[in-house]
Amino acid sequence: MRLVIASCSVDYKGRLQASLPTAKRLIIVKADGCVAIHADTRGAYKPLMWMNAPNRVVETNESWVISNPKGEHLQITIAEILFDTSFDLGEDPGLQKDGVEAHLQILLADNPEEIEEGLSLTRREFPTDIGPVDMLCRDGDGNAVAIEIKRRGGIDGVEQLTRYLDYLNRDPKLRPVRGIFVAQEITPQAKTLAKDREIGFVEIDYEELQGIESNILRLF
Amino acid sequence: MRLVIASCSVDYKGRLQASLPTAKRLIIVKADGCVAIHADTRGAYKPLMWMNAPNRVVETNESWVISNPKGEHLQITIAEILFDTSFDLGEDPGLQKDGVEAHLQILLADNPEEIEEGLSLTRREFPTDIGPVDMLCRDGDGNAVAIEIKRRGGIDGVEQLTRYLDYLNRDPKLRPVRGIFVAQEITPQAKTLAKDREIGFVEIDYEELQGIESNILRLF
DNA sequence: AGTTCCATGTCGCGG
DNA sequence: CCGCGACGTGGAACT
Repeated sequence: MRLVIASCSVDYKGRLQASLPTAKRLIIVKADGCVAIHADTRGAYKPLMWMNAPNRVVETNESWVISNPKGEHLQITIAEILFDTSFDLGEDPGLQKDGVEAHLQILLADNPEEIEEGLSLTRREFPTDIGPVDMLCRDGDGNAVAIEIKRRGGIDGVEQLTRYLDYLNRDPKLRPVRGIFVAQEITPQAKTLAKDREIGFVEIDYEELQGIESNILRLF
Repeated sequence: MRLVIASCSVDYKGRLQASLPTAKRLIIVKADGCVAIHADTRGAYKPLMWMNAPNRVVETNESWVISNPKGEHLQITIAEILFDTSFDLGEDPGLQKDGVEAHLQILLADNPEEIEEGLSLTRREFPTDIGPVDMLCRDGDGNAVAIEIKRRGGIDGVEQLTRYLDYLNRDPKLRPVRGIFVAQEITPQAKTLAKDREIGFVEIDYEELQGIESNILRLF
């Protein structure tokens, strides 16, 4: 990884056009050739400008031209270099995440009864023309139930489930299909909308669900 | 801006939990106190972990604890510091952009016929209680047409336009109002949903539209 | 402060 | 490679 502090101006042309007047900034060039330009503000997350790998870097004395195969171009015009050093960081072992929707989905797929008594899983990520339904189940009466899972349940999630239900209920082999909206927390507006559309909703305690899962695993 | 190259492990607990085993990484601390941790891979854009301002940084010899008012915590445990320097970058003059939705809107407002033969603009950013409609037009028959413009057209855009149409069609002075979804690219799912709701859709070539605009300007 | 919506979103997964 | 949806989405504009 190469770190450069330089007074520079930058021009980007690609998905849009943008330019930065000359100022002191940090330029990061990573091992794979990707480039990011950071100012001292604008938050930790977002670079002022960037080019993701793969790309070609052509460096002359006073300007760097970075191009990628998609036809995007970044030109850095250097006025003055204040610092320029490279470091060998090696491969990063990567990070562990926990608590996202995907994991919640896996836990619920293993424990559909936590959503509703008598529920059994038919298929996870059941495909439709308008996208995959998180879980398709059968209830105790043998009727189809579509489940939409979110970490935080808002109106948009209810909208999404509504679309799936519209679609699924056109299939004579599935009909009637009702919906249950599942999330760790559901906003009051989402609950209201769900009630209005006769869609069920369940708030799931993630920690508790993990506990149930580990209890089950402990039995084996 | 402070740049630290260090062998460190990192733990985050907040919206989710995540951890990084010990490895050499770049730690950036910006003037406002926000922190980002970058590896030598993973692209130019995204840090491995970060904390946005505002936050408190408590630094001891071998560990940094960063907390924010929302109850998120980042702990950096330092094994070895290889480099640690601060730079004064000053305020950044900021950047100029061109080519985003706003500009596409301006071009289309000048050339509504590019969306549909016979279309004429009534008002841009037509206000409703649920937000402004990008363009309100009249078609060749004198009927109202609501236009939603996106750079990339997805289902959410169709959803948004649907809400506007529901609203506008309650107004007896406007009714009937139909909708056209306009974007540089529209996903197949969005097209399917639009068809299903009898909403029109048009894909617009931005470069071509710019060409038309400059041809018109050349006439004056 | 809360809400809504854009973004050069980026990222990851499945077809 | 494309399409789609999640994201610790972030960030800005507006109420």
